[in-house]
Amino acid sequence: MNLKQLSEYLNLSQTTVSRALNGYPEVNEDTRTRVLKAAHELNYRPNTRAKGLATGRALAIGHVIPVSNQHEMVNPVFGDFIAGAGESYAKAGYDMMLSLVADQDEARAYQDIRARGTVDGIIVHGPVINDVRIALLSGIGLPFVVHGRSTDVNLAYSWIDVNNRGAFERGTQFLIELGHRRIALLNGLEHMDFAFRRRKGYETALQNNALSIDPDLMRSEEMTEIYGYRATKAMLGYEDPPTAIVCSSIITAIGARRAIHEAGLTLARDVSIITFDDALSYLENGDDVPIFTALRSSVRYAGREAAEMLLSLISVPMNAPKTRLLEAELIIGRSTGPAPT
Amino acid sequence: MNLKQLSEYLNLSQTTVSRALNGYPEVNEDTRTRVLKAAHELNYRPNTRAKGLATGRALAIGHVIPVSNQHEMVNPVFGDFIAGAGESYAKAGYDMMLSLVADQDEARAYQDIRARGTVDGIIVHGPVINDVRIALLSGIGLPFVVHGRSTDVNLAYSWIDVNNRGAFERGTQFLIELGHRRIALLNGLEHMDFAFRRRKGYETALQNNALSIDPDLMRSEEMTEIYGYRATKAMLGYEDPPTAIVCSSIITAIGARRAIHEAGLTLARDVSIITFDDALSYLENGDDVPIFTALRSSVRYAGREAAEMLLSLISVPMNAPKTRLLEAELIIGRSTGPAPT
DNA sequence: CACTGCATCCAAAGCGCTTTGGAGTGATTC
DNA sequence: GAATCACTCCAAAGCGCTTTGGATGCAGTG
Repeated sequence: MNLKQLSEYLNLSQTTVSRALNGYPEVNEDTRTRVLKAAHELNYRPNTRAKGLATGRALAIGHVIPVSNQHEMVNPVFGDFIAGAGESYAKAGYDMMLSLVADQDEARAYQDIRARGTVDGIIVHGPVINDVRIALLSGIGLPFVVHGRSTDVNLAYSWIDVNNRGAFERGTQFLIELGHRRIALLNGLEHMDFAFRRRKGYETALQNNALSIDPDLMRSEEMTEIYGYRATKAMLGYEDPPTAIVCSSIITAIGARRAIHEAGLTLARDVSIITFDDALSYLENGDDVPIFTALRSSVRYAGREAAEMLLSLISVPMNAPKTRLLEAELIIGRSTGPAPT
Repeated sequence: MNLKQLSEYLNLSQTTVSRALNGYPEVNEDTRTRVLKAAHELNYRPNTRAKGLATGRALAIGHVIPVSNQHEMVNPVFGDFIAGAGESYAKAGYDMMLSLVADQDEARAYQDIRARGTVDGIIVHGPVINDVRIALLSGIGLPFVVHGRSTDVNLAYSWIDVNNRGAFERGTQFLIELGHRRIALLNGLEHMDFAFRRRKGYETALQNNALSIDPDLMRSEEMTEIYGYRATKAMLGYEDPPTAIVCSSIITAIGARRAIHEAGLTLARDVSIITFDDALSYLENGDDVPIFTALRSSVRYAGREAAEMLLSLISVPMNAPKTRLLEAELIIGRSTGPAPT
């Protein structure tokens, strides 16, 4: 069932049927209802490709996920972010397109996306420090919103981010106020912008309290469980081990907890953990009393907002870049306690 | 840069340029190389929508993720599955399209997808017992591959699945051979086909060994960490608590482990855990020695295979349905030991 | 009554590509 | 020397939609 068939069935021109369906004024209300009724009954759906060709709009948003060769893993927060974004797209009638792009040929990939015209805009995932994609996309002229920011990029661009620096400063400060002096940081990969900012926040808190920054207490890796376990195990073996750990991911925190248990130590009493918590749906941080004291910010919410930001950017093309900084809340759970004496 | 401009630049017809680019024989090799060179230099990419309109193929695959209202969470294995599928698509030049579909209006959603013509085929996620989508899609005539199977559906359809029943029978048998008699099952939601099969496998092993099936030892919920924790905590409070637990997800197993620790018990010595392990990239089950004894099958691999299955189904339309049953391997880790006496 | 203006409708062009049905050329065959 | 053939190339139609630029009919106006 296509437009032509539908219009023949209705004894109307394609023009009129098209206008009736798309809500244009130059069509009699009676005919419009007649058209809508027939379209519904005959289960007519306009062909997306044809519509896109004619209008120049794709009614789709692209999500580009960089996949590096060394660590080709999909970030665990990705699923929740997508779920959030998907809600917004569904409401607006947009499709969601995923591309996994090897990070060595990103430039080509974005050119491709643009030239092939499959999407009206894209969400940029996993920005790194001084991310070249931002200049690239600005040049290409394809609307985009970055999930996160990119330090050292001086262009104006749209982004939605969590206040990573503020959150980690606050979390570290919280531990310091509990009397901790040896505080470790299990960070994500620090060429990633979010991780870089988190370290800055951590360092700021230490400096504000005249505590020294010890490179032996700082790790930076892909945020897996096993990483949390290994790093914690190693550090607990130090002569002067940390009494508290700041984690960049709840998964890493789980690994850290495992190492603490295995060492025969007790969480909160012997070693405290504070972690960033993306509020992943399948890794809920406890219920009434959180398992981990955490800096929480829902990545699903961020996805929803990012999508809406992009859609509004697309609908009003010459709009100035939009930005949005989300604050993470500090929630007290059962993984922190005063420093052991 | 479109075909017309490119052909004018080359002083050739669009026909010839198109043929040169698409590898048709009726074009001189010299002109072909000339065309390819120019296309490369001028960064020409055919417009996907136009190409799709002309060929009737979308060069895209749809992934439909059911989102129920009660538990609107994205399955954590989804990210890895997608990553695997994405690899196959990228190689074949296909795009990947995601749709989140509320499960009450699935029928419409699939009709929509078909009529709008945005994809050439779809991957069906999260099949339930007697899943109506299979009949629906067969009727619609859109190629599809199911990730999993659907018990009670008598149509022939393409699927890729893990031998869930066999895996859980084997895992349970393994525990029985270690001397365990009180074995709990922390399953996923049992209207989901995979969970239903897993329970069957678990029950079969018990029956084969003349052990009774105790409903108090069987739980069925969304496979979160907190679920594993709560269920385990509750069961450890029984007069006759389980000495071993079979988990449907490593995340749930982590929750179970937390409850075991909290009860002052030791994993493997006091309580054993065996879990299904989808080999998620960010939840690696240890390294040389796995944390959990597990039934392992890479969901990422499944994604890659599912995608290839679908692509071959599309390229040879009248192909008979393909099926593929993956076996999970039993890997021995540090979470199981002989039953305490 | 001729004219204007509004409300409805339509034919046809165009979006960027593929593909059908030739057309032109030179070489080969008898 | 005419006929045949393989090799290259092209013009134009068509995919299913939107949108421009009218055409038509009818009420209102002076």
